[in-house]
Amino acid sequence: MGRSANLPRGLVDRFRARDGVWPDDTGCRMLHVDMDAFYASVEIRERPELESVPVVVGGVGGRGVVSSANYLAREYGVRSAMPTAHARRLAPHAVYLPPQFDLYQEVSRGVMAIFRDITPLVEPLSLDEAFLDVGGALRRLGLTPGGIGELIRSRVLADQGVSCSVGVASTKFLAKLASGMCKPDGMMVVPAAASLEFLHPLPVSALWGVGAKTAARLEALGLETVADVAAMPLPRLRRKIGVALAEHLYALASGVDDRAVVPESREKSIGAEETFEVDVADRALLRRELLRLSERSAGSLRAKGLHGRTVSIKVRFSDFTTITRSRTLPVSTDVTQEVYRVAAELLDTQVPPGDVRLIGVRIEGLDNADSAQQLIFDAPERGWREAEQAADQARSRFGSLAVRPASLLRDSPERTADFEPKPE
DNA sequence: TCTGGGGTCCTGAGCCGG
DNA sequence: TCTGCCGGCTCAGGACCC
Repeated sequence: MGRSANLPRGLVDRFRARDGVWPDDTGCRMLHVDMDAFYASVEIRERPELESVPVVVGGVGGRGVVSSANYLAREYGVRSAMPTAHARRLAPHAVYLPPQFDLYQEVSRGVMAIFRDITPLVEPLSLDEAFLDVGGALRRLGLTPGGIGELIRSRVLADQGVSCSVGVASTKFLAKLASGMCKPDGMMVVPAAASLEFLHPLPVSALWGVGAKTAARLEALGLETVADVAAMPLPRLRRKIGVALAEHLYALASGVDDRAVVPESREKSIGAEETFEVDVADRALLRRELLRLSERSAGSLRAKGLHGRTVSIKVRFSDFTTITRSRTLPVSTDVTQEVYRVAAELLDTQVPPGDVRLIGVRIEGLDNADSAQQLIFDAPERGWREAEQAADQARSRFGSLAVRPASLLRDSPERTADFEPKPE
């Protein structure tokens, strides 16, 4: 987490746990656990000979970016989200590995199981981090929140062979900040009574939701630290940056964050996108890619028992301008051919010609398959759904390449141009 | 340096119906 | 019948997070 790099050193030293000793953790029921350089750490666990070399995990193609870098690689300035080509110039001797998401998912499941063994109130944010509310577990375990943090750190290392950092605080936001500040392999406790003392010296970029653009806007208003945001009258802040953002940032800056840990969260959209190695202007190739992405997206819907109503496509041109176009269907669907039909229509009718760098498909307005409005019985899509469900089953038994749309079997763009799906 | 891929949330414009 | 207002919905774009 790059945000911690700019934070005042004194704070880190004051609140960091050291030699089994940490500040007063009374009332600190929120834990944020963040795995250290997760993908890189998993790769090193699999190949211990990489332990003492810089390791970078990310897209290894010409347009890839860094997903994760171990701390040895970071010493050379390598950061996540940096183009891999740039990383190679900074650390030419590092080991560069393509990501293995299945492996990281498996380790993540093991880590989350450890968390759930401690408390049922676990809210995963991604593969490598989660919030835990340990308020109900204190008595059962006979530990304070800091003790639970240390228990988690030792169990994750012993069971999964990777290290993590833990933030302990009275709110989610403070716990998350704390875990970022004690990385790697550390723990930090922010006493409830010291929340503002901890928070106010931080730069505005430490606030959740403040990226480069918003930080620049705030700085233009003379707001450089979290204390500056908390000191500005809320009505003025609302006028300057909009109601929702102002209220969100003002609350965080004032130490107010009453969000609870929510163990179950439903997805709101599912999609897939792809950046081409070389820009593509050929419409037939673009449609073919849309079919592939429609298959991936709708396949995820079916696997999760979901339907979606709005199909949107995203097109990024060579100059990096990006447009999205969407259409809402009268009834929700999980049928690849239906998603593809809308996506291709949007491409044909609403996207101007040009060199395309990235194309994507996303399905929004999700609903459970059983509660979603069903397609009418005689609709032509019904035949497609049955065919696709059979194909899904074949893929789960024989692998992802076992069954694919005919137009994806060959590299011939001419075929794609002629592709007009018809149910058997 | 030259910018991935998976998402979420917010804002504002336009349209429509009450 | 016309007009204004308001709320809900859809769509597009932008910012942000990991």
